[in-house]
Order: sequence, then structure tokens, then C-alpha cells
Amino acid sequence: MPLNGHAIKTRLTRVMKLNADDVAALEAIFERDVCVKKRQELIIQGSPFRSLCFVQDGYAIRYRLLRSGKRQILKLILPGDVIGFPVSFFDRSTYAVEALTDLTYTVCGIDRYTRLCYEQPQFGLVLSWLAAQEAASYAEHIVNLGRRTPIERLAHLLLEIHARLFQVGLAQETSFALPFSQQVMADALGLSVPHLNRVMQQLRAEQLISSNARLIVLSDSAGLGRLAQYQPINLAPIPLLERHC
Amino acid sequence: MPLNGHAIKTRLTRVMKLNADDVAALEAIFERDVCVKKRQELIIQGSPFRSLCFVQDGYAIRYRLLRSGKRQILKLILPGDVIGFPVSFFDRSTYAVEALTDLTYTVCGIDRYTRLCYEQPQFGLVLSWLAAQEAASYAEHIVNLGRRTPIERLAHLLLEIHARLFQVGLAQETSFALPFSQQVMADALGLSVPHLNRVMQQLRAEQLISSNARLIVLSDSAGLGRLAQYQPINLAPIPLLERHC
DNA sequence: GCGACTTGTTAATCTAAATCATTAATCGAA
DNA sequence: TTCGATTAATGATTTAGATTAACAAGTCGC
Repeated sequence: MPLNGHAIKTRLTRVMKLNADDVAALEAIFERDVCVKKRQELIIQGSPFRSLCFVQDGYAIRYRLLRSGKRQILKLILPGDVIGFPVSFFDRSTYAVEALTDLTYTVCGIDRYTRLCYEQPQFGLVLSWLAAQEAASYAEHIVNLGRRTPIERLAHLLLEIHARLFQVGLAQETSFALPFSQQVMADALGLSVPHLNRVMQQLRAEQLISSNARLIVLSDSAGLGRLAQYQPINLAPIPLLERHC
Repeated sequence: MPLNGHAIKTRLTRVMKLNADDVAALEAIFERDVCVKKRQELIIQGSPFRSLCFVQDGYAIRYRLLRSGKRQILKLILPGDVIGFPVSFFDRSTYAVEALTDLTYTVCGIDRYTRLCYEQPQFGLVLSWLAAQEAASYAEHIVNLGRRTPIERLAHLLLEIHARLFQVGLAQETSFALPFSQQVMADALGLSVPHLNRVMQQLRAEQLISSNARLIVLSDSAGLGRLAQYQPINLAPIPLLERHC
């Protein structure tokens, strides 16, 4: 499976010096590319799932469905993200993943990946590093839901989406095509749709963003950052990448 | 640093077959034991921190402080947990860690640990596995804050604390000494203290728990589980532990 | 054993956001 | 192009939970 131009390569390059051997090792264990249609469920809540899926293109959500019918979105999945984390480390999944658009990703069974880690230990560390990023993003989500006001939450979410899209080359300096409906954002931020809509308008009224259709322009990203108390942090590089063995 | 009886050993044993060599390898890289007093700040928000600290005894919280003075607790740290995750993978910490009781833990610099990973790849995987557990617990926290009612949240929190304490031998089958004040639980669950208090009484009124002082008895843990839609999941064991190299 | 501080409990008020209900606009597919 | 479905925008009502305040009960240190 050739990795050229794959969003995960862009992403990994920011964490480690990915040399030709590394790329070859990954290409060797990646099994196949999969395309699924919009609205397809990739992971079923309650079922086991034991693969890492590296998203190349398209959008998805990881969410938990409650008996009441309420849905909490845990993570907005963008190109460069890994589907199958952390569920692949457990006996079954307690949440679902659904494609929001047509989606293409590259699959690698978790056992195959761990086998590689025994031969090339840096990949075990890569996994830890990706996991740390994931945990940090979840932590931010917790702060958002627990102690930020709705307008701060939305400001924070927009900044985060922009930063993550920008990282993989899918956003301009101060604007981006928002790939998520208000329903999705409401379920991510723990708000009702009407309220999210009102908060969105508030951001526009305060000249912090402007948007038509789904193009968001961060008219005043400094102001947004202040409102949301947004503080981007940088991953430390993985140390000691001289190869042993 | 001898590991015998250390809570992290109990915890790791559940994830992998920890043989004598593994224990020796860990003991070799663990640098020292540290005891700190109640209320000491272990990690300062905004500062870098590059160590893994394995908690042996005592309790702590990881939290974010906002400008408004509001505090969101991200995680209740118990014996067997790792302080320094995920902050050690970033250039600086965006949250603080503070001891709630006198606390003892064993320190290992992150660089020392990663060096070990190159020699003994299973430890890189261990780190990923711990990270996955961390992420899963954060995910549950997100669901709690976003889409569960206060009483469901508290029920869920109590069940989770019980399970985690039980894992390291610090809880009885249906009861445990709650080491956290209502202030702490309120800040974890995104509630005000008076409201948390009311919800606590509601749980008692509905005969789901009984408590005096800080001893919690789960009088009806099945009912609690139903209320909270609590679903414990099991970590899959780390595969392929035959040693290479 | 005494005072100081921390923790737990209770009540009254008030606001933010959910809910419910409807309409308008867009998009996709036939 | 039109129809149906999804998404966005409003308004009216209601309620959950924050806020504030005051007090009781523990607990700690001296």
C-alpha cells in the first residue's frame, strides 16, 4: 500500500523523522485501502474491533449512543486520524464510528502492527505518541463540556478544527470549509441544536467569525482564542530514534 | 527501586505477563521514590514536565484552571495510575496535578523510559496500552459531562472509582472509602457543590447507595449500573510477548 | 481541649439553556 | 425541474441547575 500523499504520513512526519525504511515498513504491513459511503457505520457499539484504520480522505464521528436516544460525539475524525483507537485495545467497543462523508482509509490489523513494534520499537512509541495526542484532545473536550460556556465551547471547537485541518493541508490560514452540520457540533458540545445555532449567530454578531454556507472565516482568531482560552500545545518529538537491533 | 507490592505492578500484571526480567528492567530504570505532602502541586500548569510518576500510595487530581477561577478536574488519580501522562509527550503542560493526600510515587524520566523501549519493545506497547486505558476513561468522562444527567453522572463516577480502587485492592466487594470531597467530585462532574450534595442525597433516598462519613456502600450496584448505563470493558492483553532481539 | 479551617447541608433566587413547535432554506436524487 | 429530506433559523415556554448565603458538623494543629 503506497503511502505517498497519505494524510497519516503528513501527520507522522510532524512527530518523528520518518525515513525511507520506516515508510517501507509501514507500507509492508498496511493491508488494503477501503472506501465506504457516507453514513456507513464503521464500528458498531458493543462489537469487537481490532484494526487501526488510517483515514486518508473524508470525515467521520466517534460517538456513544445512550438509551435515551441522546448521542455524545467523542471525537470528530479528520484525514490523518486513526479510527480504531482506543477500541482496538479492548475486548469490544463501547462506542460507534460512522462516516459523515464518503471515506477512504488504510487498514492494518492491530496484531500486525504490534508485531512490527517488536521488530522496530519506534513504532510502539509512535503509537504512544498518537495516543497521547488523542488523550490531550479528549482532555480539552472535557474542559469544554465541564467548565466552558456554550459560546466559549464553540469558539474552542472551531479553533481546534481549523488547527487540525490546517495540519494536514485542508484549511487556509484563516478560513476553512466546515465539514460538520450543526447537529453534529451540538452533539459534540453537549448542546441542543437550536442553542448551538444561536451561539453560532452570537459569534457572528461579535465579529469573531463570518460564515456563509459552510465556509468559516476566522475574522478575529486572536479574539476567538482569548474567548475560548485556547492554548495550542506542541507534541515533543519522539526521542532517540537511532535504530537498535 | 524494588517494585514489590507497588500498585503499578498489580496494574501491569493485568495487562501483560510480567516476568522476572521485565520487573528487573523496570526496577533498573526507576530512579527514586518521592513522597510529597497533601496539597503539594506536582505539575504546574504551563510548565514542562518530562517524567512518568507511578503512584504507589495516596490520591491526586489532574485539573485545568480557567481564568474565571473555575476548575475542571480531568482525572482522579489513584494508586497504580501514572502522573505525567500525557503531559510528558508535549512541550509543556496545560494542566496541573495536585496531591489531595500525602502521596508517594516512583519517578522515571521519559527519556530513560523510551530508551528502555528500544531495547525491550514490549514496554513501548505497555505505554500504548496504558494510554488507551487513559483515553477510554477520558471518553467516559466526556459522555458523562455531555449527555448524562447529574444523578447518572454521579452514579457513574462512584462505580468507576469503586472499580478502579478494587483493581488495586483498595475497595471491598460492595463498599469503599471515598477519598474525595464533594468539592472535588463537583469539579470533576461539572456541577456546583450544593447540587452535587443534593444529587448525593437523591442516590441515598433511592437506596442505591448508603454512606456515612466517607464510607460508600453500593447497596444496589446493579441498580446504579442501570441508572448510569455503566458498562465495564476489559483491556485486551498485549499480544505476542515472545521476546525478540 | 480550644480555635481555625475545612467539609457537608440546606434554602431562596434567578438565569441559562432545554424543549417544543414551526418555518425557511438547501441539498440530493429521481 | 420537482419532490422529499436534511439542515438552519426563530420564537415561546419551562425547568434544571448555578449562585449566593448561612449554618452545622467535623477535623487539624497547637
